[in-house]
Amino acid sequence: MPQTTPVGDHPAVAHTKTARRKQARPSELLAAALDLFVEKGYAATRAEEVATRAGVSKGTLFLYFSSKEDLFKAVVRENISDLYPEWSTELDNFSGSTAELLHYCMRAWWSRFGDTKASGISKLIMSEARNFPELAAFYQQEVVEPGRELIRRILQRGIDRGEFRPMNMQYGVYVVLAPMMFLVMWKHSLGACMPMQSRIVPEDYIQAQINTILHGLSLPAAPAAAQKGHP
Amino acid sequence: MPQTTPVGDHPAVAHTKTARRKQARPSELLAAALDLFVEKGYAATRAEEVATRAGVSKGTLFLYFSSKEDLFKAVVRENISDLYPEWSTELDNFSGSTAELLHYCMRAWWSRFGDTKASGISKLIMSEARNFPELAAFYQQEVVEPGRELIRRILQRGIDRGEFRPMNMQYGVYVVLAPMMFLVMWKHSLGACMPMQSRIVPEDYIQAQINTILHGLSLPAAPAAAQKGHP
Amino acid sequence: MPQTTPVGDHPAVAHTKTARRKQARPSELLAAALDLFVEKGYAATRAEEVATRAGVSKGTLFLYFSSKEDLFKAVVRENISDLYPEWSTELDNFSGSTAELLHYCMRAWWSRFGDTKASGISKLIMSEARNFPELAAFYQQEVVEPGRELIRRILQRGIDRGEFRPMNMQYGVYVVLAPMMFLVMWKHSLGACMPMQSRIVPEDYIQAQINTILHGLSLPAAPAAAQKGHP
Amino acid sequence: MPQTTPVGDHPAVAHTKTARRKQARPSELLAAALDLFVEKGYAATRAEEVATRAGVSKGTLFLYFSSKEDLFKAVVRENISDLYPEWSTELDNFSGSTAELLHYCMRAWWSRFGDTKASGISKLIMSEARNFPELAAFYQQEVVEPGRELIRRILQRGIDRGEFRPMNMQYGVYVVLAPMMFLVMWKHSLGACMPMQSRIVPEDYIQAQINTILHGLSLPAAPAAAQKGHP
DNA sequence: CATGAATGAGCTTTCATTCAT
DNA sequence: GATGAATGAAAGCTCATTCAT
Repeated sequence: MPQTTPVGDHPAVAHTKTARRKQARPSELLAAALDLFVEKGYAATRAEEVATRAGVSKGTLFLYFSSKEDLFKAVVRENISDLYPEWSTELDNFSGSTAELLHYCMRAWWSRFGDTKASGISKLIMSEARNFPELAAFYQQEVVEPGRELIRRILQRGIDRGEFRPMNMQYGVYVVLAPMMFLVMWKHSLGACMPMQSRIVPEDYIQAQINTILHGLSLPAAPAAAQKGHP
Repeated sequence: MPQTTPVGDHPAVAHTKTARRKQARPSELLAAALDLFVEKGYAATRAEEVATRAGVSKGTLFLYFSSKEDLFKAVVRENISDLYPEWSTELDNFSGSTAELLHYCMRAWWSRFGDTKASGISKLIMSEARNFPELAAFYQQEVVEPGRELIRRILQRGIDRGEFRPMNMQYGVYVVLAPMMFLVMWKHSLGACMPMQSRIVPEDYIQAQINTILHGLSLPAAPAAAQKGHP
Repeated sequence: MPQTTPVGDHPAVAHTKTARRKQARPSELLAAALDLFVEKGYAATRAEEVATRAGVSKGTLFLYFSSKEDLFKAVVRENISDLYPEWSTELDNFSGSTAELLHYCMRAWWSRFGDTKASGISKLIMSEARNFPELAAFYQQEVVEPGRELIRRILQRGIDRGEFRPMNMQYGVYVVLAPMMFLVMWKHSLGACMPMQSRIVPEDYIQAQINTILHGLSLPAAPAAAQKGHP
Repeated sequence: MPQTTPVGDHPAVAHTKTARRKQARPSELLAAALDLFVEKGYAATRAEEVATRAGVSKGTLFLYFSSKEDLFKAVVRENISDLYPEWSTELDNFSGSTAELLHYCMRAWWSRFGDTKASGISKLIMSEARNFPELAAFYQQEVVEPGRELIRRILQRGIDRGEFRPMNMQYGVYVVLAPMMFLVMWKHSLGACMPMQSRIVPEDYIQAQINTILHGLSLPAAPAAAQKGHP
């Protein structure tokens, strides 16, 4: 391959104005849709408003997404599902203790997802799952199951390495999942209504949760004295 | 205990059947609305269905509540019952270990609240907080804050009695609160859409959470091994 | 029953203005719908226009008919299906020859149906059956089958009384049906485009058809001479 | 027979492939449009589907036809082929009885026209006549009138040869025309929606019609019995 | 007070048509 | 010429809200 072809940041770089616009459309629409879905919920978001915010007409939206549901699914894939491969790789490559891994993951999860508009989608699903069972099923399959699988792998790693006690995985997963999901729900609902001074600082919240998840709240029982005697 | 109760706990007692019905109307409407809002959410609940379920006509609903929004607010306000005095007394009188107290409270909370229509209100508020910030603030003040105070008392009891390690109370509270709220949210959203066999069994979920909250997931560190008779 | 109750032309005469309107609505809507369906076809008739022509708003139409399809079915029932019981009775009570009966029926069919706006519905169905299979099935069941049954009864009467030759009923029915349906189709399509002098005069058309149906176009063959030698 | 044909039967012959394609475009479009209009009717045919089936883009369609209506008219005009000269010759050369001629013509008409895509055009025109009166008039003049003339000639032949009884020609023609047109309409509408077992078998249908057209449904009157050897 | 008939703005989706490239 | 991205007017249907009775 002589004369190195210039590196296009997209396959087949768009040369004309319309072509460039055409390439940009889907992500412009997805961005607008994410904003509005998070802001107003699924049912209350009007297709036309998404289009308008993306700077196109109502009809154009349906040129790229065959229905509102399809648009929503694309938003989920773009903003959530796509994060999983990276997580999976990191899990495989992590070399520290599982306690460290868990800590790392929870903080990374917050910065890459929870602290992001994307987390509004999770809140949306929890809010509207009942009314849109198809969306719920899709989310369950596309997001929840893979997410639980990742957590399961972390816990299994801990058990396999003799770091964690054996446990019922089904519920062990929720020990990690529940506090994280609560944080997201809280942020997108009541969290916004709390007086400033009592707001949750996510990093501190996560720290507290992980401490507990690892060691519990209890003080070591009687034999703890033995520990104190060690160097 | 006859006669002791004052003739009417409401001003203007209802003497005739029709008069009593008139008085009952709003609460019949509120009851129907509660059911439907919890079942379908705010947007998906139709005014006419509320009226029908309450046994009145659509027009009558708007005689008592000026709008759907007004009805919703009334439902929420009406149903944020004050369970706290009872909890508070029980806390004071409990004589077992704090671990036992915590366990007891979490299971009681589930049976008295989580497993009840009332938990639907919490889900509703989390879902609609963005659209009804005053309601969220109201709920925050009337329910969340007192609830956090109760948990704080439990934790403090544990610390004071040397059962729990010292901790930052602000976040310690969420260690207990988050898993419980997650359970409620899950039950009213994705949980309702999952295949039966993968559903959460609340009792098992709570058991797993409390185990972790008390002891963490980690195995006792190296010296602990010594306790078990190792060299 | 003393004091004869005045004979209301509707059950439960409407006393108030709104009640009277409410009673009239369905038939006003059906009349408007019949007009428009016949004039423009099924697909091209807009629900709102039906409502407007009936003097109500779009929403009101859907108060009485749950969908456009439902409206159409009601139009069919009101204008076509409802005619069958009368036909059936007349068939049973007719006392003349079957040739006379057939003649009578064809002319009556024209005056009661073919010459009426209702016949436009038959044309509509033939035009749009392909695109609305549900409507086609409904019409087939509600109109075509009962209609074929009536014709079958006439022909069977003729055979049973020794007036008609035995025949394959399945196709015998079309001998009567086809010319009548053609007349209706023609009237609602090309018939309107013919120069005046060559327009079909339905009565003459029917006369010619019935002559043929009864006796054919052929002159009696050779033995006809025998006939000529009678009286 | 090389060279004999003039170099091009169209002005401006297409010499290159692209030029030839350009010339072919309109007819490719017309062919695709014919298929779709026949299959789905005017309203239900989408411009884009026509273009796609013709292998061009939506925009190109509108380059050749200024509107869907324009396209429709072109399709109809293009496909009203003139089969009459052939029929006319056959009529002149037929040597059998007129009953045989009629039978032959009806069956030939079915195989050459009714059973062909061309009959879809007739159905289309009957269906859309109201919306396109000029087309209807055009069809009336180009197809219907000549067709009626042919039938008239057959009937007249029968009368002239003493085979058919004298009749009013104007309506006699419809005796032949109506059943055939009905068959075509039926095939393209309700016939397509019926369960297989109750479908019309065209050959049987035609047989039954011709029997009736020639001899009627009635049994020969009383004297006819004498012929059969009865007392 | 209570009713329920009536309204009409609003929603998602379709598709003939235009026009910059 | 040819393309296909973009448009926007409809269409069927819903439902909170009004108001004459």
